[in-house]
Amino acid sequence: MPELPEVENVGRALKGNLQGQELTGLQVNFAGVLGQSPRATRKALVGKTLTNVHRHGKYLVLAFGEEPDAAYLMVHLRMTGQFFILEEYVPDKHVHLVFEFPDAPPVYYRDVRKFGRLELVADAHASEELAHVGPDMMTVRFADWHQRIAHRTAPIKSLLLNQGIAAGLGNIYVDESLFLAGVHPLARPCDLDEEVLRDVLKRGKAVMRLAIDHGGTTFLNFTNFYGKPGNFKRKLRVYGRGGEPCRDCGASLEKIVIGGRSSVFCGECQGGI
DNA sequence: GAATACCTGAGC
DNA sequence: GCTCAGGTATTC
Repeated sequence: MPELPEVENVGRALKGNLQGQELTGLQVNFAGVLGQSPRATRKALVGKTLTNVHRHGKYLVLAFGEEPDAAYLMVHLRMTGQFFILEEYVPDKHVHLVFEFPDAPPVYYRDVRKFGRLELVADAHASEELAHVGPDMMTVRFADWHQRIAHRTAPIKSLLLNQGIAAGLGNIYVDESLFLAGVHPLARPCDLDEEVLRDVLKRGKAVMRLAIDHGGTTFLNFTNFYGKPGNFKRKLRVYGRGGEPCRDCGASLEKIVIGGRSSVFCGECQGGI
């Protein structure tokens, strides 16, 4: 499931492979992943050059052409969106879009569950969706983030998943961040010391930076990034390990549901609520 | 702030 | 044939 680190690597790969390339065609196999009609999408993008790729939280904005004729495609992979840009890639029934470039292999957009969306937006930063997305988790300053979260009474896990407060964390890295900070997922930010919250943000940034670096090595040719056991999976401390022993203290990891999300934590290391 | 819808495949 | 997984918008 793509969270900020995976989206960052997708963006880097798209930019690295395609910046400066002209989009000469767009094949649409399933229009439901587009925010606009295939015709409108083609009209806006085909014939323009990919000029830049920008990430905010889990969103990517692909910039085509130059102002004043620029067009922007905002991409959210949601659960299962993937891009492939491999010469020998053989598309299957889940490939919904094919972006064609004269001097590069086609780029395939694949999405098993069709949750992902690619939609035209007016500009790179001011789309309606991004308006209610908070600052990017990797670059937000502690003072800003602290001011947004410190008074809140909901479980800290839910607030870390809330993209309106800060954007980028998903279920995996939230559980990892809270474990690394030694904070119980049900703890309320209003009850936590400033220094504890500072550590939560610091650990969150650190675990995502580490994941970005790991993705970079397995992701060069876009293959096998999702679904296969990537390098980073071996580093996970709690996610997906309910009932297994804590790697730090050996206690059995607990699994509960918070805000409808499965949550794994160590009752010993992530002490009292 | 909780439940539901959106989807499909994996694993029972 | 059932449950689960999960990001987000929407609806209570």
